[in-house]
Amino acid sequence: MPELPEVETIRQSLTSYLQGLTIEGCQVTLPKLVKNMAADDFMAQLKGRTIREIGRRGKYLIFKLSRGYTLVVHLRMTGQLRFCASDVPRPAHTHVVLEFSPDKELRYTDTRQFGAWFLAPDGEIGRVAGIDRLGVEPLSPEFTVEQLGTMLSLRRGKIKAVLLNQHIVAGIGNIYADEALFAAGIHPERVASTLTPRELAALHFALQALLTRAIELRGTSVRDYVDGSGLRGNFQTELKVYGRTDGLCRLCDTPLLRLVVAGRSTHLCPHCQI
DNA sequence: CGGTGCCTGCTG
DNA sequence: CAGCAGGCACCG
Repeated sequence: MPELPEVETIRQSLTSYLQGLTIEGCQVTLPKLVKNMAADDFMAQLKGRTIREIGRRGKYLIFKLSRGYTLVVHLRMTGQLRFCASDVPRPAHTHVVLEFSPDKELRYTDTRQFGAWFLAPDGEIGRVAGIDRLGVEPLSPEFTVEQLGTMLSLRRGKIKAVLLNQHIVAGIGNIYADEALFAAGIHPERVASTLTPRELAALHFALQALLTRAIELRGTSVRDYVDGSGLRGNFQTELKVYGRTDGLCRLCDTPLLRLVVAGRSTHLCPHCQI
């Protein structure tokens, strides 16, 4: 479900609720979500720990806990984290609950059950959760045109597949890949190593501008996405190609195209993107 | 690299 | 009823 802007919005909203709170209890009712230990051990380890701060890396949420442990959550397609009063009925597909005093809960719902939870000592969590192998953060100073050019010059795959590869740039998913390629005028099936310097600059600019704007608008809510208090985002109103199958290009009125690239539904303007 | 599986629910 | 869904790991 969520890509970098959505996970960042969830991080911000949860921070305001959870920072400094102590986990009074934990219930896991879908044990397979906990990837690196038995669910019973997970619940026992979490109880009594305080949430110091909440971070993000790519599409991963990172909860720094007291006494040297870190909790990592990946929402995959349909995971949601919502903080609310304990007496509000729990929605369907609630698989993990963290309890706080007085009478508040963090609920994890996940219709498709693809999510992933990890708990480990601070020094091990990166390797355990796979965060160590992520590529550059696209909104960090380390993400430069030169660096993007170097990475893409080594890739023989299609540019869309490369953008979706979390080991190269972290946090881009299907929506922002399609939108960035449209904004940069690049066809999603172009071989990554063949982009011109002008195209590299346009793609770098488009990625940073889109992700920044999408965070400002608190994410894109096409289907399931909501933030930590259940609020939808607003970036869907600014989508130029994603999900606009049968629509016309907003720049040139050409009918938009839908292809499958890298196994994913892909939206583009065949006139503007070459 | 492409193809498939993981799951459930919604849409046409 | 088939097809599709904002992700990712695994297979050959």
